[in-house]
Amino acid sequence: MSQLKVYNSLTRQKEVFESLTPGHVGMYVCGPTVSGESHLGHARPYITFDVLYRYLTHLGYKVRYVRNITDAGHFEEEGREAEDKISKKAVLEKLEPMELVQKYTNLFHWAMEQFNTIPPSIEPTATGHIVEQIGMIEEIMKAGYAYEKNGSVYFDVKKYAASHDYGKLSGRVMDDLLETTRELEGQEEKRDRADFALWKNAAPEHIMRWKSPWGVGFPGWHIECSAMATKYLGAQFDIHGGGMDLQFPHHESEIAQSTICNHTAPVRYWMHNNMITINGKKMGKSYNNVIKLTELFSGNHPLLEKAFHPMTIRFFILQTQYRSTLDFSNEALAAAERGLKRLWEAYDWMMKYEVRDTKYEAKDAELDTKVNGLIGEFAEFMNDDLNTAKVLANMFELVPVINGIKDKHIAADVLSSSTLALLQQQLKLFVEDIFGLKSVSGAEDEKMKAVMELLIQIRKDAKSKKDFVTSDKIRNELTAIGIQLKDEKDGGMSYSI
RNA sequence: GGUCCUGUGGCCGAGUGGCUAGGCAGAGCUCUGCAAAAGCUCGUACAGCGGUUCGAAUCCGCUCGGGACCUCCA
Repeated sequence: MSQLKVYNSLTRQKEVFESLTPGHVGMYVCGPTVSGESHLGHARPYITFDVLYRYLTHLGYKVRYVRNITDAGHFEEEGREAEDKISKKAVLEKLEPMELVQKYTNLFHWAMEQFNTIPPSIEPTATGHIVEQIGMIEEIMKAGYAYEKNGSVYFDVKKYAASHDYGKLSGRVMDDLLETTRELEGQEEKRDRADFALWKNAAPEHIMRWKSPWGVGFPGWHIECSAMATKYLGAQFDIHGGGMDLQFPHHESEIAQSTICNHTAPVRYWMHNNMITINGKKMGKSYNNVIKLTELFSGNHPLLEKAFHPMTIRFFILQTQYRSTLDFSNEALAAAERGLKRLWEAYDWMMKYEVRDTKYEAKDAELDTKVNGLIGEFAEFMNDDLNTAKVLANMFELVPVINGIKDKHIAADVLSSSTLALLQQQLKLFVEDIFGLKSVSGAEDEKMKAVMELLIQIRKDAKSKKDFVTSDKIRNELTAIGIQLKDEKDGGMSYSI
């Protein structure tokens, strides 16, 4: 059995994963800013790290998974009037800031549930940890790496860089940073252009504001993650995840803050998922090309030809290794939808299949070996930096075998009883427990099932009497409703909704 | 401008220098009252040019194209 290897952004290579505390893993993932609705791009990290969370759990680790909710706004746009994102929108929508926060937090949780992601162990909010953030800033000031100016506090990047490698994570060179940082207004308070805010003085129009040793204000963008990660995972923890676009400056700054405050590098393995693109361009507010999750699920968006089920999205995301960009298109999603359907139907049938009690050997040793090999590679591929795409490819190679048994192209005993049992057990493990896939057709109730059975019975009767008018009518009408009826090889009928 | 990533068949996407990725779409066949589904078979793709090598999609160089970050951002 191979060991789990993950790509560490810090070292730019795959490394064997070893947890700091045997048997335990501390994992922090940057959560959503709840000043608006989540879009397709946001789905990727939460699904990616959900799979990692599930996989680590499967490997036997007790994982503490912390994912924050950013509910204290930051700057709408630096350079303009420093304005709190949430308070600005709140005025527009005539809502209390916390009402807005609650609304979008609820919506986020709903979407995550649709995706069948497991809720994190702790989901701390920024507003609930102002005290910790202020405490951390005080520590940094005490250490001499931050300075106060007009009620705001800035991190002294130049000083930090003199003894630490600022830019290590994002591959940036300090001199370049000093030269290439954009010329922005309202920066004159900073000693240096590369410095970033730990605490910002609040203008009178700010609704969200807290008292601090430096006056009334609000925390800087990067400090919340450092403070909350430290509180719940310790000065040093195993995994920090997030989108690639957060690498700089967010994560780089997190490292700097935490290192000064806690006297140790905070994170052992930095993991970054790549972007979802649309027509080759990153999906993002600034590009005006976002498809919100609610729009995706309802199909209500000019770019969408139809609605897509959350499981289709989940599957779509898993079909690509998380460090590659993933390009959105209707065609690609439709392909994912059909692929998932085929996989799921074979999977579903396999789960219901009853392996004979008596043990027997494989009639076709070659196929038996092949199947065992494909199953064995599930873990191999996952251990290779979560290559879910390759795991799925193997599953698809198993589909014809399963369907062959189902349709009796292949005799069931070509595979040994132990292989069949392993197939069931490992498919269950990877498809449901680790990949978190579930049935697309919602839970059908008993009454519906009974009605379908009745229709199937009537159709069978009609068919046996060669009354094809009736049998076709039943099938066609059901098709029109959206229920697909299929005649099986064994004379039975199945349906999918 | 700086730093970095990337370019695979109609579309999406794996690919550790030599062995069929896989999915979707398409074609043919089998099964079938018909249909759908399913099974079998098929396309021989790696931006271009040059180099290294017995051998390159995979390494190196150049050219062209796309993208990310440097500013809020998953």
